[in-house]
Amino acid sequence: MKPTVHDIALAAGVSLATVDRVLNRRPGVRAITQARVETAIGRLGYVRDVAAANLAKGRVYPFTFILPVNENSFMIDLRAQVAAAAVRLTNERISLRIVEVPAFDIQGLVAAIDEMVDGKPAGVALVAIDAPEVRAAVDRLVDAGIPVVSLVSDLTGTRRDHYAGVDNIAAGRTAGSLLGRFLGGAAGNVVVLAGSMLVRDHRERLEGFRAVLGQDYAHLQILPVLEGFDDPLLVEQLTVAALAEHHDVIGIYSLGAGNRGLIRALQALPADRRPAVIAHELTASTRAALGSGLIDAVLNQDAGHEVRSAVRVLKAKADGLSVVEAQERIRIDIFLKDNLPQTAG
Amino acid sequence: MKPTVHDIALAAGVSLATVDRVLNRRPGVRAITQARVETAIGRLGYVRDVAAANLAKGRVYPFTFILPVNENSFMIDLRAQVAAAAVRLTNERISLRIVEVPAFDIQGLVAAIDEMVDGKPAGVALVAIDAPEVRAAVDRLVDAGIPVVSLVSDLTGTRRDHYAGVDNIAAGRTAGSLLGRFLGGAAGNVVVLAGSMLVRDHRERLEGFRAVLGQDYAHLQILPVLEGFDDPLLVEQLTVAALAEHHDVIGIYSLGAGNRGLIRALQALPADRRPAVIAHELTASTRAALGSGLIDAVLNQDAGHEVRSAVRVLKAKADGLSVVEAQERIRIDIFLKDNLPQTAG
DNA sequence: CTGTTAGCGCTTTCAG
DNA sequence: CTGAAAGCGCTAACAG
Repeated sequence: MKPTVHDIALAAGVSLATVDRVLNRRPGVRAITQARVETAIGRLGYVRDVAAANLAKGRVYPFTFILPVNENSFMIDLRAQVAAAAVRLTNERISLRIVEVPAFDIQGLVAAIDEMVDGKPAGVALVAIDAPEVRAAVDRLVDAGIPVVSLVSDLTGTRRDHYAGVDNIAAGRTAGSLLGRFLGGAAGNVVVLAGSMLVRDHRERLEGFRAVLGQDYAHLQILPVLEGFDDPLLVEQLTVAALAEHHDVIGIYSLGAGNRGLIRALQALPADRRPAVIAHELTASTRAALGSGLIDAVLNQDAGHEVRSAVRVLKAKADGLSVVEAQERIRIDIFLKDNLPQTAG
Repeated sequence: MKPTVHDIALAAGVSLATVDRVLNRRPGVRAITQARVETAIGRLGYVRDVAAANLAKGRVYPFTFILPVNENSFMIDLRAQVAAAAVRLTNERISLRIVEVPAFDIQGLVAAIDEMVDGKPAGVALVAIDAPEVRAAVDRLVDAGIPVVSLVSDLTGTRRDHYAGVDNIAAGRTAGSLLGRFLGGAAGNVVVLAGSMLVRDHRERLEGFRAVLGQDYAHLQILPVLEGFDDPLLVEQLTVAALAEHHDVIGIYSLGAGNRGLIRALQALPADRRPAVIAHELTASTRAALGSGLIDAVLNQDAGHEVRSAVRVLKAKADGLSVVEAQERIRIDIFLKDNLPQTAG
């Protein structure tokens, strides 16, 4: 049988309470006693039963998700996934709170983060903006002893515990590779549509895309990057203008949101001028555009997976356990018109 | 506070034991009493704390994985993943046992399945061979009240509880789509290498591949399918022979294992005769071949995810709970030389 | 058919 | 600094 606290107490010749104090690093134990207990733990190979511990403690894990109020399909889905996880996880003693902040607003995000320090949640997940102020705020959270996970967009140079999101450089490289191959050697201009260069995920996608095109498809010329702030209207205007100005656009990489605008611009184009198009996130509109051939490939990240992964990691950190790294790698789905899943997206 | 059995007992005016009997559908309760208890449960919105229940029961979940002894990298990885999960899950009261059977051996598999009925595990996961005898054996297991999950390769027409694996038709379609686009309109022959038409995953990949080529790339001619039984040597011989016989092979789809043999055959080919190649499973050899340009794309399934998903589902079934379908969809990774992950595979 | 009681493994007062 | 005892939510004998 697996050893229990009783076995440890017996082996070390102390009481249950003392074993518990040692296990939970609580003060009030002589060094010599502590050593005896720790030896017994090591010798018997004791591992604490977290479920029983939580039962005794009546422990709950209050986690907070700080999400931007950004009305694109992906962010709407992300919020829905957090909400769904919240109800599903209540009987696992996990409670999820959502705090909303304006999109692309550094000050608002910083304020929300700083408020966390008082609320003392057992962990915080946030969609980060890559700015020095945000990095400082995140480090303050970590200093306060609160585990922090960045979600969807990472924030390097901080002491955040984990990043729950896709490898965006790899995503950009994949987009470049697919576009290059789909164009099969033709030369011409490529339009890149981003949301904002403020967020790291968009910058990284661009970086990966540029790297592959520069290295393997030098005959493709990347036009100056357009920032559409994930707004369909703006994206449409920018796309229409770019296509009017440059008549030899043979490829488009849309690495942000607002694809409804892109699709409208594509529809307005004569069929023989349609470029090869790679976009991100499988939504109702990108799915339809894949089907009709307006978009050639969609790179997708599964918001549900990201949320579940973030929660798993936060819980592990709160329990002081390690995470199964391989399990937490968030994959990039590549959807072509021929492999669309029945559901999902 | 969340209601407990005590609250239910109080509300229904019965004892804890009676509440417990109702909760666990144990006999010995008058219909009228049972109704009273159930009303209370419904009214208070009671949900049982599974962790506490398991603690009280001292419950463990003995699950058995029936795996083929097939020495290709994927199966080796699969076994390693089960072994890794086994140690990680012991402190979650889950114990995994591996039973090995010869590969592609219907009788051996059936015998192994039938032995399960006596061992009475809390659940069985198996890599199925798609044969009537196997289907019958699986249904016998289900009849014995043991949850069954098919792993990697599905088994339809049975009452198995779940399939933990990728959508192989979609995988085949993806392969067809990528090959078609990579070839950019060129016409010619395509070689398909399978492991065995006995297993459903291979048959399904072929079906999806055929469908897309027939519909969208009719200028590509599929040669009679070669069965290499996942054996590198045989695969190499078959490939060399096919390339010798048909001089206009412009594409290869390797939908089974034994890719080391395929790669050797490709290396022997003059560079200007190299076809576009799509293969399955990211292993050391396919990864290297991607890097060197011998293989153009690799479709990958993550054995670790499949194992973890199978365990989650078996546990949910054993507890009589429902599963989060979206979480259990196993994704197909598409790897090009530009998006290889640092680790994994 | 129903209730009482003693735990599961761990934590937490409250005494000593 | 250490120990005894009660209890988290649920289940399992064993009595009635």
